[in-house]
Amino acid sequence: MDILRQNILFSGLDKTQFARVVAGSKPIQLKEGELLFEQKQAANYFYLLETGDIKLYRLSPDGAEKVIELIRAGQTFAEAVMFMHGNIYPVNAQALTDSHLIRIEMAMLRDILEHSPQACLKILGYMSRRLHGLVQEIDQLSLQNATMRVVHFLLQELPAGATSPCQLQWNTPKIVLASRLSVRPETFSRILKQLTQEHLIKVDRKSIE
Amino acid sequence: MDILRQNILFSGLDKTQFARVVAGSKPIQLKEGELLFEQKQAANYFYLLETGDIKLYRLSPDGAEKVIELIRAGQTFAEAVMFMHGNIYPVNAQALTDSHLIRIEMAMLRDILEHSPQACLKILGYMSRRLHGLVQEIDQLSLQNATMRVVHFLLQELPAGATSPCQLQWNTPKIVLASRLSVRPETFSRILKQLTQEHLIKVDRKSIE
DNA sequence: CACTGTCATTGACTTAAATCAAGTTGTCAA
DNA sequence: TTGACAACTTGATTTAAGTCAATGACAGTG
Repeated sequence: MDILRQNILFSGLDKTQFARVVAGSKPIQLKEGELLFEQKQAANYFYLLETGDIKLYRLSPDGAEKVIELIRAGQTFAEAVMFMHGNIYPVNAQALTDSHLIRIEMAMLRDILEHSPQACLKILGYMSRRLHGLVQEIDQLSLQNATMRVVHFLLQELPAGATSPCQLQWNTPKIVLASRLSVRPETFSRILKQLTQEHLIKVDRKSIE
Repeated sequence: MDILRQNILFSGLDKTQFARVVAGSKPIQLKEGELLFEQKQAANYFYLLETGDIKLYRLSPDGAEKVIELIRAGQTFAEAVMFMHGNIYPVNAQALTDSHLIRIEMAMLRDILEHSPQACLKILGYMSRRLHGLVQEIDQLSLQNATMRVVHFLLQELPAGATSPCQLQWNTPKIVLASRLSVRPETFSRILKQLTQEHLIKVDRKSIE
């Protein structure tokens, strides 16, 4: 339950409150490719990902798929739904690899928050940061070309204190990364190639910078 | 102060709390074209727009401008900054027309929220909706073409109970709308023309559907 | 009124990225 | 080993939207 305790969402809670969260949560296993929930489905739970990878994506009317977010171990997702009226998931969630998650009851946490302004404010801070992140995302999409987006993404994926030559790894297929970046897989491939021969990176199922 | 009272942000406050907000707020006037605040500037206030129009936009390194949001009378903006650590504005705000606003102290509202879980939850709901809106925005940018975006935007601008043929008006220059939609003004013009002759709308500084 | 400047429209042209269509390469299973 | 399937790469072609440039339509000002 350490992973729960560390999560920002719960950082404002006291011991009793946190105990309630733990009591109301339940581990979930997903196999690769399994759907956790779907767009427009009624939402009663949100999730914390312990291990594995989840993608959140939306489908356009004609079936095209756009990955909104890639969830990594330690992240929560679908929490924002908790505070909305409609209470339906705005995205689909699918496991990219076998995954372990913790399922948390929205109603219960809501209840707790009603008695804990500190926790509320913490969450507000967290939401603001997400908001800001999305705004950045939007301006990347609209005023940056594909290459810039890829470079930016790579830089953002670097761990905090990274020295110049440094490795990144993905176990997710490139096609998912491409979708995350709103780029066709072919284009993504070409961009990586270009960056490679130009100078900046080397690729071998991972990139070096 | 009615306009304040109606705002969702304050709907969870009791009389005393609201009185504090009123006391800590201050009217502001802006002339057309005037800057209210800039990207990266320290943020101590957020705003409620009484009359006029404000655009929130970001600048890319090479000076290109992308309008993130158009603020209309009655809306608040920059409130999300209040809950972030950095406390700097992530966008620029400029008046499109002469505008009246109310300036509200972030610190003061924060203080109040610390004692009012109800108000916090209300705001959380509001922020969730914004979050969801941005997610929608992103998927429009990445899986819809320019025409679809324009149509979608027009539909969204319709007032709630609108019958088939109905009028919309803007006093903002088309160039701003185009930026909001991440489309060049020329393209925007062409799209409107196309929609007009195709069937769906008529234009005369306003559109009819 | 003519002169300026801003906004909008239109046409010709260019370009970045999508699409289409083969090929690779690698992995797993029979 | 072979075949089958998936992920990935590569090239050729198309296309939506951007760029550049000229023109038109007003609104405001001296």
